[in-house]
Amino acid sequence: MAKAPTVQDVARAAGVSRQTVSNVLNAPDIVREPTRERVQAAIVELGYRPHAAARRLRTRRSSTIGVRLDPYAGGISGVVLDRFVHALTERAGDRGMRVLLYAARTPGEEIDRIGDLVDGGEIDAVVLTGTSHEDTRTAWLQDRAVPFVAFGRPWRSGDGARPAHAWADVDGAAGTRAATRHLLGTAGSRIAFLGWPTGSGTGDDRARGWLEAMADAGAEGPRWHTEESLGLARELTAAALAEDPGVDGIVCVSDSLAIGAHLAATGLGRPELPVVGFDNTPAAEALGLSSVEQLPEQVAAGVLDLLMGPTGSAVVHRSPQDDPAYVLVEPRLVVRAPADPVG
Amino acid sequence: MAKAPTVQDVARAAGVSRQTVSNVLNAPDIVREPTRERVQAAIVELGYRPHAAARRLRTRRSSTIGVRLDPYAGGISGVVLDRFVHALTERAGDRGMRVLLYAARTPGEEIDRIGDLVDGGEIDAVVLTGTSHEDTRTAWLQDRAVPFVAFGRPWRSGDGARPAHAWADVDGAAGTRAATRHLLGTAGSRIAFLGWPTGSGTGDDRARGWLEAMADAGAEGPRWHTEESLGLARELTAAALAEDPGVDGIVCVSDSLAIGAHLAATGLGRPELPVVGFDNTPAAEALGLSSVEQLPEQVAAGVLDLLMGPTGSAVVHRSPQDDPAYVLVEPRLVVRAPADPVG
DNA sequence: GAACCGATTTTGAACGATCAAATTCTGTGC
DNA sequence: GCACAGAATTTGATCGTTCAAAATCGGTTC
Repeated sequence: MAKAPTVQDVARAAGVSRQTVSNVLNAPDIVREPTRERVQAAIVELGYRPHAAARRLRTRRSSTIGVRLDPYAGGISGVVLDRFVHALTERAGDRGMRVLLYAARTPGEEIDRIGDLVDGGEIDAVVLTGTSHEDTRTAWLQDRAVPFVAFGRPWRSGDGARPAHAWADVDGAAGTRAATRHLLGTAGSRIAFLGWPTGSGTGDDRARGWLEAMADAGAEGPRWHTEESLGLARELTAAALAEDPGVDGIVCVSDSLAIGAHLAATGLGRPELPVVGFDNTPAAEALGLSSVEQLPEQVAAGVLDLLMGPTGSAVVHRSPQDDPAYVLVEPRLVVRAPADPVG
Repeated sequence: MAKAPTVQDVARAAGVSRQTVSNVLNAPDIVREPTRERVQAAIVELGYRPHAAARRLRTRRSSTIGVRLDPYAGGISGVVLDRFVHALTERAGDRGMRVLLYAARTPGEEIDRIGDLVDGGEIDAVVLTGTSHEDTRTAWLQDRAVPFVAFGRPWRSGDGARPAHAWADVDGAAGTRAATRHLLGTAGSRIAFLGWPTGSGTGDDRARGWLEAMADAGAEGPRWHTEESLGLARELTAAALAEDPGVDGIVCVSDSLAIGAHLAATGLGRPELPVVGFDNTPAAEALGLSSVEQLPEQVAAGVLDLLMGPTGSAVVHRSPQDDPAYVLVEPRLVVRAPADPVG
């Protein structure tokens, strides 16, 4: 296996200088047609590939984005994060960018990691996942002027001391609003909401969609809360439905809770009670439950636009006084008829 | 923000030469104690971080491993792959390695991607996921002498023309064997197996564990097959159980099928019929089903050992005539009692 | 005290690309 | 035919690190 060819080799083969080869690669429009063709032929013939490290060293750009792969769902469910990272990798590749993973157990550790990677010139930007109230990471990144975009809204307590940062997220309220309207139009007016305990940004956002749709329609329905647990959801729903049999449908904050609710309804002899979940997981599909599907692919596209501009091929530094840019993706309601009941 | 310090700056601050600083970083043992301390102090004081690109350029090593993140489960289920990639990132980091993602829709495209990354000096090695019969990727990697390890066995058709490659995998047969023995010991002797259609390496491997355990015990039980679908599993199991009510327990090739089987049994008024799944997904946990848990963290550790040796901090090139090294991780049976029935 | 050896440290060169500035073309106007 | 402007191309320097070889240091030996 011969040594890999360099710009110099290509230049020699094409009878031009190093820099012209470089220009053909990076600014083709300033090279005259015949020259460009000769160089391109030489590139193909020699099988030349630019050496990334040399380019990085000279340009001080790594064309790489860092992402932390969550070990456990931290606000963003496993499948959603998976699809997001995959889409991000794919679209980043189309724009000449790479995605580098890093691991961290705590926000502090994550900051250390990012510091290493940024100072070492390994990444140009970061995509944060699972943002929370008073996130220490965002402040640090802003102070260090590291370009970043968060997947998830800044659930800030409205102090406004810090300038907002760029983010992309799924419009949870729009999802539950659509789900609620669907049930109002097809099942009846008494639609319940089964959510997480208040306080989580994501959960409250989804609850809001139900609230608004109910208010718009002048309808009323009970609101139940429980932890993210199929078993708990089942017990809670069974009790609540027994007490309040007039419920015509249930909008749930997640598929797990929806499955719990569905099992409870089935157990009470009401397998046809419409239940809508959130995330459109394979389990919901298998049981024939309707669900709100997030579209992480679109979030990924939004993240890249925020990071690189609508068409750019390099990370853009945005100044703090820029408008807080964001992208809010509207999810899609997947309507299904429940499979034949168990009991 | 001042320019980042270089080895030169550190050298000046510590009153030594560039190379000595480099030695402190890469071969501390050849530097005299007092000198080393002085240099280390200067590193800390200046907040020096080596510039990765420069190092890569000089050493021709990127200390980076490429991994393709599957969009959909291709033989390896989503959660398992997730945990695997996460563990890989974490352990690679401990060894001074990074994990770079790449996207590809087809094996051919994947080969192109890997070619770009390897020739560009962006990655030193590749971890393949979802290997299949007659995998075109492995041959290409071997020809190009790109170090790689597969997560998943080479399900080769025994031609032996190609030297085997390194791989790490979960011992599916051991998992179903344990599950079968558990049911034989606690439920009865007529244990059924619910698997995928024969022909998939993974599925056949898991079936083998059941077969062997049954043969060892001199027991007999029916063997059913269906696609990976909860709904199909439920229908099939319902029909089969109605016809063959003597079944004492069911070992399943996946959690989805196990849940289908459990729902079928519950529907027939036998909610307590022991069913064991595979993958230990949250759904199985929620329903209180026993399941075989893969340990992708151990697979990740095995992959790194195969790639870098038991303690090394750089990728080791192995020659084709080396023994085909592999790591087979024994999964763990998680025993649960089913939650109270639905019907 | 000179010669010598191994351990430690320093110096010069190189990795392969792009930037910035200098140079050479090309075509136009008079 | 000559000066000139803009386009196209080339040249020299540089990014920050490590390799390879040369130089220096410290301690023994005779």
